[in-house]
Amino acid sequence: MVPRKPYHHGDLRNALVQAAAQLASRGGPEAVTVRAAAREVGVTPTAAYRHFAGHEELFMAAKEEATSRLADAMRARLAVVAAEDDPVEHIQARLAAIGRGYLDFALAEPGLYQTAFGRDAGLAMKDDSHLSDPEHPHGMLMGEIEALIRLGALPEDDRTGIELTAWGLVHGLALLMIDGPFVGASTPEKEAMVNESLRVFRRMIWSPSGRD
Amino acid sequence: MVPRKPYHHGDLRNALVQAAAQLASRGGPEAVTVRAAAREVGVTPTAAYRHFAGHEELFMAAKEEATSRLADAMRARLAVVAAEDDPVEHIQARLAAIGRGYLDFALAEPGLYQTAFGRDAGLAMKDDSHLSDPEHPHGMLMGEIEALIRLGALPEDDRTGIELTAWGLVHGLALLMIDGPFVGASTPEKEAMVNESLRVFRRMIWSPSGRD
DNA sequence: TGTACATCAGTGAACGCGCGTTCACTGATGTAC
DNA sequence: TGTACATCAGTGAACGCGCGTTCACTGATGTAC
Repeated sequence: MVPRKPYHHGDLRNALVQAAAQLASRGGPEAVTVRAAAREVGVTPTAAYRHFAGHEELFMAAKEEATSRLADAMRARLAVVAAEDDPVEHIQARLAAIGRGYLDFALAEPGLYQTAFGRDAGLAMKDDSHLSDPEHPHGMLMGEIEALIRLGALPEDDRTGIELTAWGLVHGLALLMIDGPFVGASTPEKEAMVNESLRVFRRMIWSPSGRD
Repeated sequence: MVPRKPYHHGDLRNALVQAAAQLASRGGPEAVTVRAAAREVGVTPTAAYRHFAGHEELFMAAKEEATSRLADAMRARLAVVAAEDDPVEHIQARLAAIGRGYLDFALAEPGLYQTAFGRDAGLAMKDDSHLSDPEHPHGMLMGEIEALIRLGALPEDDRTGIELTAWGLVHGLALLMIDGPFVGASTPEKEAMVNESLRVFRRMIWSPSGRD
């Protein structure tokens, strides 16, 4: 008979990270505290210090967890992209899908989304290798854009500009709705906003004379 | 001879708002606290409660101040837009100018910029009349877009989509650089990012076949 | 012009809160022999 | 197989901090007569 509350947890680090993610999900980045995570797991705050150097390390772990869930949401949309005869149209559809998945996640999990981005001030991850990791959101975006350039569907010179424009757009749209002037809008209103904006953007970006 | 520290301040409410803005400028929205603002002005925290119901009211005042300074930055760029013979080109230049001014301000005053947006969760200004106030950032954007529609340079159906896309883009770009993955970039790098993105966006939006 | 008094705008001390973090400790685990 | 002991992973109490807010108060101002 296993005691319900053994002295040793066995997987405390992991449990704390999950708790931190749950706190972020409910209350955003500010809600991620050492004490609250420990409380959630049913352990003393001090115990957390066996597994994390301090608050920043726990927070960073929560951030990574959030980022990886965002990537999952993007992959979920990617998984249902229909095959296309035209390879360019196929990648265009993939690009639209990751944008949609990105916004899905931001609207469904605003607390986690805000934890994945922001609150970087000062902390600054020197290690920005994840920016090109194809498992991570930014890497996924870059991958599709790269494919379109290889297919000749986008001009090489615009790589950076398009990357920034696309990412900036979805990021800004997300934040206007979850932590900006449009927080008050209803879910259907927000979905309509996403649709309108993506419709216009999509038409703009694929307009041939936009690339002469 | 006026005593240097009179018992009555005379303009405390105003002084507290300016102090709050300064705190925001230095430390972002989190730095705006009743106690710190009072400290800055050289007055007891309690004194602030003669002029504000509580923290939220002071914060909202700081937010308004920040928003109005953002609008000033946009108007500064607008003031130097050269006259054009072609009215459409003139408004296009005006639109580019307000976008530039917006990003100028975000990069120069990240703390204030973040105070103007965000931290809305829960508070929710019911009163969104400022969204169409031509003195305010969003109203300025709407004004130019409206003018372009009247001139036939943009399709009426795209009003909302273009508004959201333009605003989303500059907002997202700003936040990626001041409180996101690109915080670490140098000022010239950031300026280059803004240039690249705006260049691509400008070409996309004015491409004729994008509006058929 | 002078004065009594209501009102206004501050002070100073204190409250309770949750936070990050540290200290000395103890219970549980596992390894050497 | 049994046991001594080092090591590991927790506990419990406490620290100092800055915050928002409230209380009873006092100094300054201005108005009625």
